Amino acid sequence: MKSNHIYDYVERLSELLRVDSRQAGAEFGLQPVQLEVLHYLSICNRYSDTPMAVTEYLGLTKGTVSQTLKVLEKKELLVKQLDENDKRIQHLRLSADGTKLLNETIPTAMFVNVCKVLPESKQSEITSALKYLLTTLLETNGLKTFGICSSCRYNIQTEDSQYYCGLVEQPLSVDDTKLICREHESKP
Amino acid sequence: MKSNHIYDYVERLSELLRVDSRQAGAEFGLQPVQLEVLHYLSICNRYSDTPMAVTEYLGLTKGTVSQTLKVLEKKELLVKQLDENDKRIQHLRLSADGTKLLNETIPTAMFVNVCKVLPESKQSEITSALKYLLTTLLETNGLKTFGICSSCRYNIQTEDSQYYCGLVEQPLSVDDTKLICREHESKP
DNA sequence: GATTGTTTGTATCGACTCGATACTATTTAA
DNA sequence: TTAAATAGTATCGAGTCGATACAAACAATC
Repeated sequence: MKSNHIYDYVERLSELLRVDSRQAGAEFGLQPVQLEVLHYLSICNRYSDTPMAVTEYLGLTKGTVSQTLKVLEKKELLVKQLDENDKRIQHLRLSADGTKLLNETIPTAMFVNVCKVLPESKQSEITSALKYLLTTLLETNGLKTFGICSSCRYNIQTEDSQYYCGLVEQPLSVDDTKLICREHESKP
Repeated sequence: MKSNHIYDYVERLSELLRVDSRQAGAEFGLQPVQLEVLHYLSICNRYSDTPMAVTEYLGLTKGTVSQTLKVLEKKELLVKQLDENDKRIQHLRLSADGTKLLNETIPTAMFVNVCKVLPESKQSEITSALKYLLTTLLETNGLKTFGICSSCRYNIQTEDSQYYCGLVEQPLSVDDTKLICREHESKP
């Protein structure tokens, strides 16, 4: 039994986040997972706002996700919209209420508090360590990265310095490239 | 809506840990929380191995913890033992099976893999960033630290360089001081 | 075009989590 | 000695989650 401090700290942080997240959601009658879904929908691009993408991102089964989405739709926190080209696909969009709720709850109180106290330099130090850990974790274990377009191998810049995705073969706006994508693959 | 990258990364790590932990436990018919309880019991000291301490550590209600413990006891992964002085208190101890199971499952595969790849220097860099974040998080939000004795204000060294806890007024072995305690308070 | 297989999403069931509430037993304080 | 606090258990209901089965739309092949 080798002790693994990285594991220990991540587990502890995770436990604290769960508690905080449960409390944050409780005000609105939401469970931690439901908040996570809303959060994901607020940062994913238009090719990744489907139930299947949520399923992959959260590592649940599509049945479980389907139920969660039903609850969120009934609470009018998100809207479903059929894809024009592929009628199997539902696009999920946060409603105004959903966005408002999200802004009030995420990041949770604990993390807001901690960032008030931490000096900028410490914050960026921690951020880059976390980023490095996460990236390595995903790569080492062969998991989807769900990164943003600007770091993706499919993302190219055309002559007129516009962004373009070589996978879906569509132009991208600057805002587009800041959102996460289920097809993301790191640059080699 | 201010973006908070520290929150984002911790949330993501937390989601990945949940998935990995669920898979690790599934082999033995255990839920993530149940593994967390076993893990806690393997690193806490003899003043912190009670249901109430588990309750505080995991941030659940005592009712919930009581049920979880019942399951683990039925599976013979832990044993309960009445306190000699205070008959309300149950001490929880991992059984041999429990320890074995824990060693096989924690740290989970993902973290074992990542540590094989990361160079020592990177590991300690990440570890110290995580530690700093966790400590600040706990302090800022007025939460119990559950630290180890050697970093506790109650821990003193007697003339003959033995460790001694000023709170419970008991001597401590060297091994004792490496375990986490529910009464832990950071040195000023 | 019909057939087969794949993908997306839903529906249902059972095991389990978790909080809330109510309860017992023991210890401590007044 | 009585009242309050503390440790723990029991029970209930809402919700998570995986497994399974299913329908609908798309894709590939003949």
